[in-house]
Amino acid sequence: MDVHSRDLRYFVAVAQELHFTRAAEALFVSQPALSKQIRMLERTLGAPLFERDRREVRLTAVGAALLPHARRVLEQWEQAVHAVAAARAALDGRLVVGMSTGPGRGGMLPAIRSRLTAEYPDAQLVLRQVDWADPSAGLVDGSSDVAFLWLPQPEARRLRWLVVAEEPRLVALPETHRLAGCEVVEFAELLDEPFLALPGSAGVLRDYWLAVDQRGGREPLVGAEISGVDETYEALVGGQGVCLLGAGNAPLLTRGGVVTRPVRGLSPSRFALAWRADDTRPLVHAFARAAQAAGCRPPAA
Amino acid sequence: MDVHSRDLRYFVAVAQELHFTRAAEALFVSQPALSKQIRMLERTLGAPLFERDRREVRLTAVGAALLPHARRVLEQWEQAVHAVAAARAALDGRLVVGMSTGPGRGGMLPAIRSRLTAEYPDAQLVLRQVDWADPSAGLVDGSSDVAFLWLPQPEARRLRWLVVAEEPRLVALPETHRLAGCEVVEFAELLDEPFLALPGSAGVLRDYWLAVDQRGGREPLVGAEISGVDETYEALVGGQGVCLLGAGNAPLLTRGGVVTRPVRGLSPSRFALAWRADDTRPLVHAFARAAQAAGCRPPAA
DNA sequence: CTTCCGTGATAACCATGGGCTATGGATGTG
DNA sequence: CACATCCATAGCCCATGGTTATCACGGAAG
Repeated sequence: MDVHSRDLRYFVAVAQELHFTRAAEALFVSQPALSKQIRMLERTLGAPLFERDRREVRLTAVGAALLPHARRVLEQWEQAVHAVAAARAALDGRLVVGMSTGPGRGGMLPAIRSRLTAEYPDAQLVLRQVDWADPSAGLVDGSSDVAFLWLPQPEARRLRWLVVAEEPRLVALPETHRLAGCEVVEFAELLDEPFLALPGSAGVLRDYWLAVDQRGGREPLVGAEISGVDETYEALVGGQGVCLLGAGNAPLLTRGGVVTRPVRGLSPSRFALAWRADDTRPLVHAFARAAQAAGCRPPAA
Repeated sequence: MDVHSRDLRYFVAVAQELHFTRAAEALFVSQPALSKQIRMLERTLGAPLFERDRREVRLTAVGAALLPHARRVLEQWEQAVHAVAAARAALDGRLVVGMSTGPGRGGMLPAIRSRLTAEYPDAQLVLRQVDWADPSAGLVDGSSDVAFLWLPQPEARRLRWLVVAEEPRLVALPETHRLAGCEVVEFAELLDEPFLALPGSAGVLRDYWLAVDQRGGREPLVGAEISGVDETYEALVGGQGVCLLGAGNAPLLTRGGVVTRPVRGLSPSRFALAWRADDTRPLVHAFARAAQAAGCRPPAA
């Protein structure tokens, strides 16, 4: 049985809004077009997905069963598109640089870029911000060729990396927080705080930023899941929780209303430049060499 | 960017056959239609997926990047369709019974069914054989309501179960195998054999049937991955490896050319009837009660 | 060299799908 | 009662995806 991904988008939009007219606006189509497509989808699936009352729209049991799957299919397809884009870029000698957070740190990227262009004058770098749901910043699914990411990595065996920076973990707090006044925070003070966590798909990296190994077996309290910098900022000022971050990322979050403080009792974090272990393309290795020349260091192991 | 799943099916078919005419036959469409759709897909992705020579068809780098993603998208959609089917069945008082292997064991299923119909005369059971890539036999993704499966389960916390049978693990061997003559096989004798393994997605269950905890840290040798009974039989007679199985499943594999032998040094396996922990539907619980009445036992824990 | 076969591409055609605007009917609200 | 809101329907139009017939090319055979 076939579908058009558009129909799934439509379905997800209506399921989110529970309102045809608003969903149609969000999708930039007319309301009748949306109604018709949803009906078509219901017909091919052989069951109604929504109960339309004059006054409200509700998901049926079948619709509720479909929703998470529809989201997953759309997400998978998005990844596929990214992978194709990366492969296409590689053909023209462009390298897709995935970033879970920007490398920053005083011109790390320009330093690498200038060294790389010395060797490959035609090389172009395509920068891509990757959702934190993918801890490998697109390396594993092929949507980037090299990536700036945080250690530890769930799929460590498939990757190689150089450590860009080893830096203490700070805690980010809303400035109204009871601990915002402290110069330094003890991690023990944070045990009962709700934390902002990476999505479950981040695996060990999620645990790392929740510092679960410093909690003596007690489950962390998760206030919200975050998959990007702006979400994190909003969640912080919204008081949904606090979160740890590498010192080098402090500038990303210290906008109005948020403060960052050193934390005592935590190991330092490691930020790395990584690529796929099985990637033999010269441009990738040239990038790694350029990074090493710019001061990145091979892992101790 | 949108796609029709049909286009992905077409792409995967051509990528497998590397031949437009044959792929078109397999897909039951005309060859021009297939050519046209592939061209359309290439146009929307902005890059050629195949290099067509007069004499042969090859995947381009972009095509190779797309292929695994396309497969995954199709697979996800298939799961979605199953989930919808299960939800639809539930509306009419039908219960989808997932089976990683058939329950067998002397009329276990009829015994449950007759007890269930005593309580719910209108209940109907829909049996569904589920690919071994999903160790939960469709419970986790919603495509079955109750399931016969093997313990241990990767997502154990999301499931509840009754133990249907606790039975020794046997080894299945091609009858030409050097150990086929033994009455009983020591597990130590099997350490250097290539094994047939469940797909990686089976998680701890894969490890369990490879008996990794009995190997003293040495990596098992995997001769092939199997995701169904027939594949397993073929792999056995093809000499790709040996495999462990629960005693109650021996009848499934002991066709010509394959023998099963008890193994000394392994804990017994546990076959269970499971359902989702958060499933509150009465019919599901009635099924579980019927199973218990038919002799299934709650787990010791 | 010519002929023929197998391959994928192209052309011409047709039914359907998916979009639009306009409108209808039901349900609350002033 | 008039009106606003909201989803469904009707009628229209063009792009899409399918068909059959045919072409263009390369290799194999006569």
